Amino acid sequence: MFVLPVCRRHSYDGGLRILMELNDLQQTRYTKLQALQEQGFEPYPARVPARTHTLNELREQFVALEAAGTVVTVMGRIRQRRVMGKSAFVQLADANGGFQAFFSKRDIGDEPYKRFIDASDLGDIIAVSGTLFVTKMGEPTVAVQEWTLLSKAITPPPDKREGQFSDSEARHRQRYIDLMANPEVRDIFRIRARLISALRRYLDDQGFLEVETPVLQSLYGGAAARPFVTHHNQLHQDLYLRIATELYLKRLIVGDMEKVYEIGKDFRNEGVDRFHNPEFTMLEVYQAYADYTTMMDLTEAMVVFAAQAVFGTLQLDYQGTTIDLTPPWPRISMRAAIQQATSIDIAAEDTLETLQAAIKAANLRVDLHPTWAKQVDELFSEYVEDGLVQPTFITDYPRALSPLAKRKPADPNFVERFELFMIGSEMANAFTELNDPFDQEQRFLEQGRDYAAGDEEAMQMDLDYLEALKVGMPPTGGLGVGVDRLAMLFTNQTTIREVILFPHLRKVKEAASSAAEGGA
RNA sequence: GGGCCGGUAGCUCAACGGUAGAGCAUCUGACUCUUAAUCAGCUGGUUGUGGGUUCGAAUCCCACCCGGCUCACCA
Repeated sequence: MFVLPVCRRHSYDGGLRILMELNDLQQTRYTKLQALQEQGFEPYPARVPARTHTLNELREQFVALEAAGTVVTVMGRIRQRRVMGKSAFVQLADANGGFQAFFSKRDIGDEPYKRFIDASDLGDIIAVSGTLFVTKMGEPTVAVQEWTLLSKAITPPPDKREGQFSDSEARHRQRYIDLMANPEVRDIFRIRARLISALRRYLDDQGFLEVETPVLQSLYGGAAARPFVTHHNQLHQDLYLRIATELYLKRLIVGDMEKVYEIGKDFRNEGVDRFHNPEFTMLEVYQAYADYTTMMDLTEAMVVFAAQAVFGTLQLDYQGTTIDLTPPWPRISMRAAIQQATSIDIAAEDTLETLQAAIKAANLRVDLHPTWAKQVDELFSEYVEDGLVQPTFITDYPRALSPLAKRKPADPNFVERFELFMIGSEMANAFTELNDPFDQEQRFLEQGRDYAAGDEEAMQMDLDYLEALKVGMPPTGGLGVGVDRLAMLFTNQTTIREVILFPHLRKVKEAASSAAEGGA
């Protein structure tokens, strides 16, 4: 038994509702709400009756609860309502499941029954108490003895049938309706949460320390990207939203923390497509006394751990293709990968002129770029990347593309770096971190020349970071993982928007202003 | 930024130059074992916005807004 306090509440009128225009359907529900208030019932009560079970627990424990005649109290949203005169069946839904409730006039009394029929609507959130039984059609059901409105829904749900809310713009702008109407969307974010939890657990178990570094930075760095700019009023100072956590995490390595990681948002002021959202979740990991081969092993083991933890298998279905995560994953140098795909040997064609001549001779259709390194990158993107569906490490990148990575001892034009590719997309990026402050200074200067030449993504000189390196950073392996992209693989989604709860969308303009702009 | 496709009732969609419709939801009525309940009846629209062409525009044209795919940019 539960009794909810009833309060006589203020009127909603008096100009307070001026901003919330109600359409016909909403007005109908608002009228019902007012009728309830007039009868002394609170449509948005402060107190909730004690919930004895979730709807899934009701299903799991049904036999015992029914046999014992236990009175249960459950709550949920009304998803379906079938009224047949003096009785009604109602389908309730909560976070993880659904259950049927049976209202009969004889059981709950004339007045509460009439109140339910008159005042409740699809989408309302209610609590019901009663015992359990099985209907003639075999459906486990609560025989309601009492019911209480917990929250009146003014806006009707899209459609009582699942999956009928499919307009992708509406789904992302009104994610709350999407989550309510499309249970598989909830599943996507459950899997995403379990994935992130597994990554964290793996790193914690390996002795890494989770840390937090600044999002607001006076100097951005750690990646090739354009930043978002913001401003601190009191300090009269422009600040950047971070594009990477790298340079701060390596300062911690200098500080002898040895094994650290951070999971957080990075922000890049760039185009938006199915693999890029302006803000995205990045995992970065740094380990002292290690190099990029250590990070390759770690990446492989961590993703394998996550797949086992989330799915219990290493074979993931992605858009009809089985992605096999069974280690070891192939490790191919960028030189070999390009040679295999185009028969051009970038080690032999080691100047821009000879490389472009080779491209011309091979009749390859790629854009021409101003530097050798960018031309190599272009070749790779155009002829190799899309084909990397199964997990593959591509190793050893041109130096100029990687100003924070250590040179390969045998060939100073290449650095000790790898990227992990799956489903045709970059998933992770790692290198043997450059800890030589003098070489790092040279690389920053090199970037500065690129910036002056018009490369807006070139890195800025970071003198404070150089100061840190002068204190001495141990040999270190560093790794960055695109968590959203990994989530795309784990949830079998083709766009990053589907694995981000509130992906970036343009602001909806007022009709009047858009008309004014249109006419201007 | 370019190309292509789209925006019509609360939701999902028709109508493609001649009165803007259906299913579900809503509303009214019937119904005490339904489960996409059923039956009967009634509602519901500035067709994204603003112009233009036309006797007549959701439909054709132009501009703009929002979205999707794609290319480019970009890791």
